[in-house]
Amino acid sequence: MPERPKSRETGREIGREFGLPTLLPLSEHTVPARRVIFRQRDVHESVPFICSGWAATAVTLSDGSRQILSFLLPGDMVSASLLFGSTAHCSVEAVTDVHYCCFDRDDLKASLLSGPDLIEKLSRIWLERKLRAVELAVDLGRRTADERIARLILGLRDRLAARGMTQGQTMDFPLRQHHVGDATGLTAVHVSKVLSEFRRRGLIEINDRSLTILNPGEFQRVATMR
Amino acid sequence: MPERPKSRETGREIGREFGLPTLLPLSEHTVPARRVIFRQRDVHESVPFICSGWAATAVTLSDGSRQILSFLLPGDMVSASLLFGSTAHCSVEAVTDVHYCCFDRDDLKASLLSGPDLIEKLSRIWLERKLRAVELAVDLGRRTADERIARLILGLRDRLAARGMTQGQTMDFPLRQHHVGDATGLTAVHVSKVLSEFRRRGLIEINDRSLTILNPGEFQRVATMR
DNA sequence: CGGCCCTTTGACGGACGTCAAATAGCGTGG
DNA sequence: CCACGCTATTTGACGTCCGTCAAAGGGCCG
Repeated sequence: MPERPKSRETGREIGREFGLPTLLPLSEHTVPARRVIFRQRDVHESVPFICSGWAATAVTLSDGSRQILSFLLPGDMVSASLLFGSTAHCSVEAVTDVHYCCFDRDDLKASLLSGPDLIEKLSRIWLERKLRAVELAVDLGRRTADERIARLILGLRDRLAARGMTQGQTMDFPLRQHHVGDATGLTAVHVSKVLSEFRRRGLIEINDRSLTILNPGEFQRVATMR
Repeated sequence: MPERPKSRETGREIGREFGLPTLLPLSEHTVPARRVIFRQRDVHESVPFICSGWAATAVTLSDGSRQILSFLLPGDMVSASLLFGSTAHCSVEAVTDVHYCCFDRDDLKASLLSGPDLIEKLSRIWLERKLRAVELAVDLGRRTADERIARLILGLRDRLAARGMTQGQTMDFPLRQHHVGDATGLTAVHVSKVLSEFRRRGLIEINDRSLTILNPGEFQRVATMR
């Protein structure tokens, strides 16, 4: 068995994204790495939040190719769609071992819509997700492999840093190269070549599921070449 | 001067997306084709709706390359982001001559949040936009040029059909090949080659800013190969 | 020890971009 | 009216980026 989640920080983590008053989870779950949590067509009456671990939302095409739409980090609501509809339009897979909690949709919606304060919070979440969706489309449509991969790494770094989950230029990096490829519209083989090149240029270092940015300035430049 | 918008169907068109009670527009505007309506950094206190014509939302990178995120058709809210924030994160350009109306954000938000009915409508709009964003990412990340272009055309066909703006398999198609390229992450030159191939295969016909799907079954198959 | 997954590396191929030239259309101004 | 300038489209030759295929090695766990 792989390592277990260290603590159950449900209240605090949910607090990160919502600042919700204490709301009791309907259920809690722990799933091992690589397990599918939900399928694209699943119907839900509750809204899950990631408490620990990393997950990915993805769409799979009939030929087996896959597009990862986002990585979910501790504290993230699995899909804002689920607040209003009962289907998320995409599947969710555990990248590491994942612990998550489900809240009743109607309860959650009710407490969100109760105060103008919380509506603002909800809209901020929507705006941030929309911004990420725009960035993803621009990256996939208009950027090279180098840029896409560097931007993926920097985006994750920023989100982890906002949670206090980085140590200087070092961060957890549990993604397989296959995940990176599916998130950037590339193949795992090509991801390997690009990462090797990044290492050769002294930009980053990856050891034991941990990534360090050795040359932040230059790495940022690679991510922002256009 | 190119043709002018035939009528000012503000009320009815806004009705299409929102079913709003009559709400007076703050202002109305007419802009000629190819004109930029808003820039990425513009700050707005009002929410614009397209009354007639086609527009495009896009992000432009510093090297001049551009990613079109969506085409806006009559009745569309220009950006749902503007309901909650004062910046749309993308620019908006007129594809054809465009007539649009702006509503006061606070008025619009207030009437949307007044009834649970309208909140449901708003969330349906968010869900549809999110679904389109997901489709865009999958298309850009995982589909070939043929598929992307066929899917763009079919997506527009469906949206026009929902407005009663198609005649059988024929629809207005005011897009330049440059627009198609910017929307699909391709170059205008490659778009030309793909469209020529579509014509050679008897799939579609384009004349005078009008597009006809000659072989719907086969064209659908091209769009759904995986 | 033996699978399995992950990663790396190289050779090769294909899809799409770049560059260039030719043509057509369209609106403007003389 | 024609001349012109600009934009859009088409087509071909060629180049590049990234995918595909294959082989080999390492780490992990039964």
